[in-house]
Amino acid sequence: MAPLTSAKTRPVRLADIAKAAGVSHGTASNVFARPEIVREEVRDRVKAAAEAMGYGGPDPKGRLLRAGKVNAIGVATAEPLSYFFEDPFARVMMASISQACDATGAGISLVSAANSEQLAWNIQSALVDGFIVFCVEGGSKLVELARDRKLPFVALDLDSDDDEAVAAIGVDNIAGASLAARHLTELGHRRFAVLALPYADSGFGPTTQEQMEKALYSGTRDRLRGYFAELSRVDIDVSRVPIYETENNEESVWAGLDHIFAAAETPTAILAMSDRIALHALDWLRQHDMTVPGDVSIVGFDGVPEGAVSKPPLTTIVQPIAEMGRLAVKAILENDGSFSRQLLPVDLVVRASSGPSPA
Amino acid sequence: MAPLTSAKTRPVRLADIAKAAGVSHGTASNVFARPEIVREEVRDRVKAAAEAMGYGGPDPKGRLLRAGKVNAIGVATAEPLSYFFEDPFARVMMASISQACDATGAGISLVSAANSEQLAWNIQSALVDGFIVFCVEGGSKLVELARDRKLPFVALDLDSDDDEAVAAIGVDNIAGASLAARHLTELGHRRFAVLALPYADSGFGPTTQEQMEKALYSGTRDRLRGYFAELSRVDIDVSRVPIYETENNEESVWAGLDHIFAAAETPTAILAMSDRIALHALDWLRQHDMTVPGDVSIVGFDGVPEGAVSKPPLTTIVQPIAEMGRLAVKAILENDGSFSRQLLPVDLVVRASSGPSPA
DNA sequence: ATCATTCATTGGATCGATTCAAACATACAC
DNA sequence: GTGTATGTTTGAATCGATCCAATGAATGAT
Repeated sequence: MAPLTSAKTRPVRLADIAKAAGVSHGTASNVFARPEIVREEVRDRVKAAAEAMGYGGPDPKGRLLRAGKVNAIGVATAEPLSYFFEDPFARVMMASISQACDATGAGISLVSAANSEQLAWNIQSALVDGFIVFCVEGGSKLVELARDRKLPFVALDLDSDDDEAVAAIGVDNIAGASLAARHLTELGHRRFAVLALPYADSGFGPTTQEQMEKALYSGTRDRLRGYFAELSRVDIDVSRVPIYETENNEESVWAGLDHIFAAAETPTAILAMSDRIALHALDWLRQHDMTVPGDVSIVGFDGVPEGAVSKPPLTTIVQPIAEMGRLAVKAILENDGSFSRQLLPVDLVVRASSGPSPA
Repeated sequence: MAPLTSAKTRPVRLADIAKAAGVSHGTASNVFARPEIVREEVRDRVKAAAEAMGYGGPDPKGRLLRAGKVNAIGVATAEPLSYFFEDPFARVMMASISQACDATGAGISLVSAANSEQLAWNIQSALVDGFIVFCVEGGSKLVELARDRKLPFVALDLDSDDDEAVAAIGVDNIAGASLAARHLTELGHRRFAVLALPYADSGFGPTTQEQMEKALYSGTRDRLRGYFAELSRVDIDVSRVPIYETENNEESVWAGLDHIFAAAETPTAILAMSDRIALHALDWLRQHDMTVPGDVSIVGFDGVPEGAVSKPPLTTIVQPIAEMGRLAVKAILENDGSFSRQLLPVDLVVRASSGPSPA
């Protein structure tokens, strides 16, 4: 059946309704953008024409090109999109980023992709005024892509410090890790184990201090440095402290604890490089009938809200996540170029997952 | 640091590097879009020019206008942006929406605003191919704005059913509420109280069945209808069941319970129209030394993950949130026009917050 | 009657790319 | 030497708006 009317597509544009209303496109544009400067009679005529032709208002696509500013910032990660809503750390960070955006009226575009080919395209074609890059695994690739767009951008919690020219907001990992270790040594602990974040894209398993020093991700490396600096200070032989690299998920954390507690000498204190790791560890310990902090103490890192309500509540190093989000948005929107790297301080929050050494 | 390049603005465009490389802009475009069809020698020349001039690749702003498709869907709500990351229901929904988007390669733009003036502008200027509208308070305004864009859109959990022509995905609120009420009556409860969601933009406080029937938000109204249909069926005088309208936050829920438990006859069973309400109620009850389900049973609505780990775990009506998200994305992307309203079934999940009536 | 002032409207230029029919080479066959 | 096939490159047209200098019309002042 051949449709009588144009059943295909009929993209009504501003010029169409201008013609229909018998005015120039300039005037038609003004009706929508600055109604007050066009005579009422004309204004009504144009609006009527728009209504009649089913015109949905000026298409932002057109406006955008002229205006140049999208008024939205992109938040990018190499994880799947749902990471933003499921990962505890990401969620808190996003909440603070979105508050900062709300305050300035900017929108948020989520950018991500499973495979890195897709990611490249998504970053290259994202309609944003700047990027906030979540640097977890694969961070450096992401930073590179973002920089290639030549848009303002800042890296959050940068893991790969290969380039000093990258604007980044991070925390003082070394100081934070030291704080965690000192807290435990002050409680009398002498036998430690470290559950590490990934230090390279290499799966999980036991590792060594030497390996860690060559880490691709400086955050992981620095946290270990902080731990060991403090342990060494009180004469603990760090070469005997087991380090297990996890993938920040349940499987690898549990495997790590299986490994650690299979050894002849088992730890009384666990240093976990993230709260997520620590929370999974708590589950494993409960499962294996070990009490926390009776048998084993554990200190996390990040300060996610889940840590406050876990059983037991988690002693951890809290990052000023809200502050980081605020700063990141500010850096993008102001983009005065004066911004470089910024290292924020962290705090130790003592809850019930750490206690005196049983020994 | 003083920038070495021209300190003002230096918008390098495709045409610039085309000229620099001595080719037409058509060819230059091909170098980026379809490299395989341009001779290698030329390709390298253009790429070199781009590199030299600090060109960050074709600007999506320009491409967009020509291509027409943004490849992103907008998710809109009248709440502040952080709603997406903080509200439990929204988070689960967003996680499923983002999974569906990931699968198709579409991006997500978050659209929202505190004041409704800002909201209108944000919706009108959002660069998206369609909208998923979160209908909580102020839903109908939002739906209207979204529809005015003449883009594909679907309303989620639509509260105002004033317009049958709106594509919407919701759950069977009446059936779900009946299920909740029946569960409690079967446990022997006879004295009920209802903690309601907002039924209009009118603050919080005690209310009546008659008020509710005039509700602006049909979801609230239907849940009450479901509750009362079931209670009436077993000969409970619903006119004596207190109804307290909350704002789905701690303050109003606590005020509601203060009110309800100040009455001569106190309930043994509470019907909460959302899990959030129920979880706040759990806190209030614990604070007031009432045991759940010993003294009071409570049933929520939504099925957010927090309900599974609360103390005690929450008996609730779970919505097929993941399914709703998937359907919404599908509806936007396929946009075959065949889509109208869809009502999904809900399930009763019994956990520990409901038990036999103490009487 | 002339000039200055204000207000509304016009139409061309622009934003930064993509697309496509036509022009141009070059090679090969007859 | 003409004709055909193949592969590159060109340049004008297009996408949908906004901006702005110029124009026109109406009012008021001299």
